[in-house]
Amino acid sequence: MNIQSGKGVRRNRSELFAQEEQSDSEENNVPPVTEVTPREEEQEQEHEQEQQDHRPMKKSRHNQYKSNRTEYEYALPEEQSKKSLLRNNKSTANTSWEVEQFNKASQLPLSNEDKIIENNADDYEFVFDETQFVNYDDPDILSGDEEQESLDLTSAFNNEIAELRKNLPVYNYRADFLTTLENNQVLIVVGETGSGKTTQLPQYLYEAGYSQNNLAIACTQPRRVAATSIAARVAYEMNVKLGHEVGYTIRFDDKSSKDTVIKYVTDGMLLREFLTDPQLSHYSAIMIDEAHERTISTEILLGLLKDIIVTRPQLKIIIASATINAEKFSQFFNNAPILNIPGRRFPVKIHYTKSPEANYIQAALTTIFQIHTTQPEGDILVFLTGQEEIETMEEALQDSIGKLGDQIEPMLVCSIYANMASEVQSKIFNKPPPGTRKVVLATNIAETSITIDGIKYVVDPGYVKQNKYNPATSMESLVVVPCSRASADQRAGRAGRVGPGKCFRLFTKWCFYNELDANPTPEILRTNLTSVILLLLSLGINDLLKFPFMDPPSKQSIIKSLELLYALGALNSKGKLTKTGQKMTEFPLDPILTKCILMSSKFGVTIQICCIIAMISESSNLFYRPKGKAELADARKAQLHHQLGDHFTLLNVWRTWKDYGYSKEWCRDCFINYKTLQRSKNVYDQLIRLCKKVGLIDSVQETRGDDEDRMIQKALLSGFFMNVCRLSRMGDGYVKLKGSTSGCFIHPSSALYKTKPKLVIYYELVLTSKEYMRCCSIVDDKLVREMAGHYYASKG
DNA sequence: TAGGGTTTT
Repeated sequence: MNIQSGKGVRRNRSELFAQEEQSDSEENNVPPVTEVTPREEEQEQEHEQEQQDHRPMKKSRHNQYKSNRTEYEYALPEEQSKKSLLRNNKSTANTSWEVEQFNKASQLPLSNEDKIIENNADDYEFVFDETQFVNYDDPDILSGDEEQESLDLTSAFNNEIAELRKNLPVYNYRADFLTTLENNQVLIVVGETGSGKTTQLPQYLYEAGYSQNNLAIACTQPRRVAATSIAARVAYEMNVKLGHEVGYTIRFDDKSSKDTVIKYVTDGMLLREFLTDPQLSHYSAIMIDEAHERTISTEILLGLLKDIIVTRPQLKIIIASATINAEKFSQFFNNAPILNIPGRRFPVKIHYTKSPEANYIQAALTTIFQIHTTQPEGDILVFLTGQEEIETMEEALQDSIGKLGDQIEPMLVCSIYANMASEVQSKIFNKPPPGTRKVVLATNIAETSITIDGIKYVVDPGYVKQNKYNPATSMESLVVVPCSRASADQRAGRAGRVGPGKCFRLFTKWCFYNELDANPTPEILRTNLTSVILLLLSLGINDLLKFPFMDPPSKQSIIKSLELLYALGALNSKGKLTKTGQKMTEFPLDPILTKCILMSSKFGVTIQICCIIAMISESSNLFYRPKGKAELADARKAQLHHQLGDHFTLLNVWRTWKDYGYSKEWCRDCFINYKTLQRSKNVYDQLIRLCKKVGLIDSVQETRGDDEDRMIQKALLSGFFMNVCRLSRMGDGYVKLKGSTSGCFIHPSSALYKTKPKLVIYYELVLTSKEYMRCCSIVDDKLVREMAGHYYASKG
């Protein structure tokens, strides 16, 4: 979301504030509404939807086992009893992934049998530089000390599970971990993939008594699916029912209770917990997992934790990170000790090109065929930057395959990117027919979020499409940049999951070490900070420039956000939170969107605005356009267009979907992403609950007057008053009413693309091939004067 | 004439 808040805001301060104080006092007159808890069935439904979200992946894997092979084939004979133990457990639905990890891990001693013959690698010499052996594990440490003291595992443990747990690399470090933590408040753990840290460390803490006195142990994850599946695994290991002693809390799904002593949460969720319990007094230990990913929530959590460890000397903090930035975390926490735990992964050989490749698409294409014609079986994963590139590559591949015909073994090409219909997505998890090699073309989604079985070869051009927010122009830009070394290593690691693998980097070794950044730019330096700043202010952190950020965002970025919050009435002239601001923190939304909702009750369109807002942040991947059916998809979409623009189109989509009984088939017919709509429905339900809570509405009865459209326009303008553009007198470009003068254009996906109305409001400004306004609707001068006069009264 | 990936009591 992009906002322009310039000097004019300051000049209009008194006027704006007067208006806001008035509305605040009006809000005070609203009788308090008791908090509405969601009905059981709603929760059920939400959970059902959540399960469905995971289903394609899980389901296809189950099918795989049924149709092609059993898990036993992976295992050593002596491991079979353990497998059957895992397999027969029906109490947790989410264990299959974990079971697989265990099977693969225990298969490790076999890895020599799969060793790729060196001669094959020599065939590459004319293309690739000398290979560099990258060892992801350390055999010396792994073979370690077998004479561990026997641990007193509690009686509830099944011996076989205890055995499996002891076989994890992390087990050898159990004593070290607990002792170091006893003597230090903060501990950095470097645990590579397959070390078992995420499932084991919280259990060690529990066994060591950290959950006594009604306290709990929390472990954060950046992704929802990780929180749920790991919690299920740990509940299983501890032989308890998920949601009792071991649970998880993610948005729209809470499987935890008073008895929960080990809780897996998304990092964003733990951040929200600060609002109700600023000392996190319920926890004795907090583990921040995957800290190296530096998500914005993790970043803020780290700063807040650094604060509260001073007042809570008993609280223990564990930061789990990848090798590459462990030192930085240690320094951040006053040189906290670092504990290294080796992982258990298969080795991956890295090949570099001898000279830089001018056309990486062409180079990737060539490499795919070289692998296919010279290397033993195993699927190929290719990292590309986006949908367009993937489609181009798929076409080129199919073309070549067609031309080569019988001259090569069969090859199956499939693609994956986030904005792809889920039916088509699941294709990538299917096992190809015998003798056929699968080639998966993927975006970054395959780097961390999804795991595809059977990958032995990775082709990495070394690029990524990255989003960057510019606070000065309040514009996002989406540009292709070289990826980081950490990212490249993560991609390479994807080849070493089922056996030893190979990674072909389409850049030189020199480039890797000299031109790539060590780490990706942390999210906090690339995003609009308005929501985060509102959150920090609501936690009483007023001196934002002194907040301990690991990488402090620019002063300008913070000031821009403060100005915007002031313009929205969330802050008063002294920089303190107003009642409006306090209400805004209740909503998990950008403050501009919350402002629209808060004002909507004045115009009697709260329900409508909640629909629009619930969909708007997902609106860029609501519709999809499959190659070959693009025109049909456009035509179907056009039927849902509203003449007033995209906000109204979203409302149209919502209402039509509802009329069709929230049908999945209808979505498919209209080329609409069903999962996106489901997510929006969850958000909508949450927003309605919150609206009731803060007293904006008392029923979900939608009132639809003759002037509904105009009321919606007013509510939207009350939040987006700074995002108004006028059609320029020459050409088809638009210019902001106030602020930057450079021209921008209506995005081709907009309902208004051909109409080109005189005045529009937009949701966001994105720089891709041009400066595009995304999600636009028509407004008129009268509306702008009425709703945004305070902002446009002065020259800007 | 076209959107990398996450996520929020």
